[in-house]
Amino acid sequence: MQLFNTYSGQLEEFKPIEENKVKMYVCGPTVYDYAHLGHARCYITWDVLYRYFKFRGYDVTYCRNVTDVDDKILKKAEKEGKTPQEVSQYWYKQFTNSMQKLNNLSPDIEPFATKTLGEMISMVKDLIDKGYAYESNGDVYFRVKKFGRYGSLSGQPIDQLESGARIAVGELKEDPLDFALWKKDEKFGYNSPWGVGRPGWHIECSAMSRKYLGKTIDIHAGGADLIFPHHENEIAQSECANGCKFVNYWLHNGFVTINKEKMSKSLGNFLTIDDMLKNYDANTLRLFILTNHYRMPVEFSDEALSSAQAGAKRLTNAKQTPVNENIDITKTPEYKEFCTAMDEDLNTSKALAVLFDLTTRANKGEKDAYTILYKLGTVLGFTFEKSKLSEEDLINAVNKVSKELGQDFQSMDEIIELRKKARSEKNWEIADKIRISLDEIGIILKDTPDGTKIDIK
RNA sequence: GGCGACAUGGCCAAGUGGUAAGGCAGAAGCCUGCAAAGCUUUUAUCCCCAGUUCGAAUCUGGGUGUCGCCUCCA
Repeated sequence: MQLFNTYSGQLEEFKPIEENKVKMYVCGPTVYDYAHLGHARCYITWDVLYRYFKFRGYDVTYCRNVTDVDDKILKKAEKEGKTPQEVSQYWYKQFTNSMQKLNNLSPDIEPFATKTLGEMISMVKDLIDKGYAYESNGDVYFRVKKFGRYGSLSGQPIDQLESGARIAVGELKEDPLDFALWKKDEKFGYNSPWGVGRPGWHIECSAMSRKYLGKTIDIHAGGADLIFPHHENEIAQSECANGCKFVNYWLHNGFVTINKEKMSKSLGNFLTIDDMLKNYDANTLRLFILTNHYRMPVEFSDEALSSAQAGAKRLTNAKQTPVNENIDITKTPEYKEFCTAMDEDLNTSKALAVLFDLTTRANKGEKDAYTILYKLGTVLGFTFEKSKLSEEDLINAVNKVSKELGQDFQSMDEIIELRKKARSEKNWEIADKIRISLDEIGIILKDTPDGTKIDIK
């Protein structure tokens, strides 16, 4: 399997540290606000990588942290008169909800920054002891210039970085490039050898990754905006503290753009996952995202989304037959084609072509096509379960038709029975009235050789 | 200023040297009482210029355009 390693800037053959085992860490969210489409893309991408590793028989440990101590959380807490814990817990719940709705698998480990403080403090202490960090009036900073490889992930020449770096008021750094490992914070802080304070963002991931996955891991992934400075700083901290390589493969996903601009909270041009899910289902969002290669930018537009919606419908409308568990799909040519695509740095676009081909063949009645489609589609996180009408919608629908036909129906079955009768009597007026009435509220009646089927728009 | 990415039909998108996957939309046909869904058929020479080559969307050089990172950000 080939993966594009940001560190080398090249495609590399993936070789796990331990045979058949993968340790992957994905930078998780800072929980203080709604997750948006950009987050959806990131976490869907790495969810697919996780699923694919499992599918190929790897023993994967997927760790995705939760940053629950951060400036923005504190600000929000102050503004709303809540404790930081209340804020982060609320938004963590929202985040988890969104992830579930997107059909993302839960990570194996989901550590909270505030529960890993001990590891962070000992790492910072270690860095001070080794001369890579220094305390300054209750803050602790990392000496960037002591780490010779600084800048090699982002490809930034260190002198260039220097010209752009600034010292904020109140910071007591030896060098403008130095970054904080620990910040004095007497209001919301925690006890430490340097007084009351809280950890810097970068050290959180270094500490959590080491605690839960070990000093050297296979994969560290996240959005491309984390390359600098976040991941650059993680490398500096971890490699200086641990004295060994931190990550073998650095993977980064591209952005979701809107009007050709990066979608982000700071620009305020974001669409939340929850809002998106009001208009489009999870399969649609996934198809929208997986049609593009994960490193390329994806431009949001309603046109693109409705195109994805139609495509997702085609997939899930495939003629379903009972999934045959006895089939060893690894022996099929589709499996090979699918894996060849996915092995090319997750060429999901190509992999999707395999799915669409299987869809056509399933519709033509080819035996086992649906079973293969179902299994490969699941690797990309698609769901094939038909969504059912809720009890409430059903009652509303029956009431609506009753009203419009001036007849008191007790159930949908009764309505369909009447329509069947009307059709057999060539009473097209009644038959069409029923269908149109239901169509108006998103319920579609399909007359198939096996009788009338109910579908949701 | 430094670093990096991208430019393929109406839209989205794969393709990294041998004559353009797939999805959406459109058109025609089949099926259907009419629909819906489905099936079949159908629409491109790849931003511009120059070069390398028997041969380039794919390699090289030069343009043009778009975007990202260099500050919190998935």
